[in-house]
Amino acid sequence: MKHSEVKDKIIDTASELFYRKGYNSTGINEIIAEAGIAKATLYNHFKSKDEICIAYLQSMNSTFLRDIAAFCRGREKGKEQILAIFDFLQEFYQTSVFNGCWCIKTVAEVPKDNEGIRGEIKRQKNLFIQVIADLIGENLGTEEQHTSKVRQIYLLYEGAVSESHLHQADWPIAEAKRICEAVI
Amino acid sequence: MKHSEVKDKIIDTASELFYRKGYNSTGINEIIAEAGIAKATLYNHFKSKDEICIAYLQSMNSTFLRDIAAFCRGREKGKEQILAIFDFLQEFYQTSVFNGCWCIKTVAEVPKDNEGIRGEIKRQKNLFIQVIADLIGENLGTEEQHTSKVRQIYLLYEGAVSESHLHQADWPIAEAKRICEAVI
DNA sequence: CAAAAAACAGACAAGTCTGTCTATTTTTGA
DNA sequence: TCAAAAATAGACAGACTTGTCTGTTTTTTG
Repeated sequence: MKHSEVKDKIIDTASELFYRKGYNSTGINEIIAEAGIAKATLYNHFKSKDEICIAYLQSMNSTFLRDIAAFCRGREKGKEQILAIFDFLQEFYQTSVFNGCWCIKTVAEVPKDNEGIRGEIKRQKNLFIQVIADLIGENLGTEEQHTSKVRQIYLLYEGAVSESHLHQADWPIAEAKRICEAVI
Repeated sequence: MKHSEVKDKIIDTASELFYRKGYNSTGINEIIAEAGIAKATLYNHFKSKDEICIAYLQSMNSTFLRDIAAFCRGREKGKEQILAIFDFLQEFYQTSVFNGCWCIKTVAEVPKDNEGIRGEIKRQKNLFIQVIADLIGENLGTEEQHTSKVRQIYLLYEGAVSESHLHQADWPIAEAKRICEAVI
């Protein structure tokens, strides 16, 4: 395999396994077997399993932020673009890969003192909040103070992700969207 | 130690460790060391670690449901009793033991096919939804159809738990309460 | 084309884990 | 009181884990 492809292959394979099976339940040996590479190769690209975890989180997050922003901006201007984040979630929920929030899942699995991973997760959540803030600013005007609204929508989205996953039902997404309509 | 006390001691010790450190990060050896009992004693009371996990979840949940119901019913009748669930959460958040939702944490750690643990968690969430439904029925009248309202408040509560834990801040609790006021 | 870099397979260290078992002592209850 | 039950300590099996290291082969690049 070409050198430039190997790192991406590792991240893609690890991401699929971490997200589906969990971080601690996925071993290094499983990653290399699935990716079809040697163990020394993996440790040539990453110093530790934790480092792969951070690459996994970043990979998931950058895809997510790009996709949800594009999805919402594809809707007509105004409140529709904000409500669209729940339609995006509904579509994600329908796919076979949906398995809840990778951040919440990972936070639950790593010790409290793991600042590398926990810091990355906080950073991601703040980036997502910023994406919502941008959507609000573009569609509801920038004059007002929207901090509270942004946080509320963020809260609704996150609750909908967790609960639709836990109950394996999509009513949390529908209810979150309904509350969001009332909020904005 | 008396026979009748041993089982409770195991559950209490395991609960504290599971909730604080996580299920997979807490070993059997740690539980027995902390509880001051022999390994064979533990396996005399529980068939497996998973069985201790279920006892842990049940212990946490029964305490929680009892306390939150009592807390809310201590408030004056009406909407106050419903909003009180967020005050209850705020008080819980302030304590040093708060560490997010034990159900969400545990779900993230056990494989998808573990039906014993995952079934117990679903059961608990439905019991909590029923507690909210009772509060709504008592304080907003039973005539109307409150299914949607109950689910919305549940969603807000769960979101507030997760996000206050993740961000280590209490704004998610305050925002959830504000949305709840608008909903009811 | 040759040298450097990175791939490969896989053994190995050192540690973790759950659960079983033996053998002895303490507690309990009829 | 005395037998049954349950406690004790701790060795052990067997299977996992991450990460290192050796030695060989392939790929890349100046």
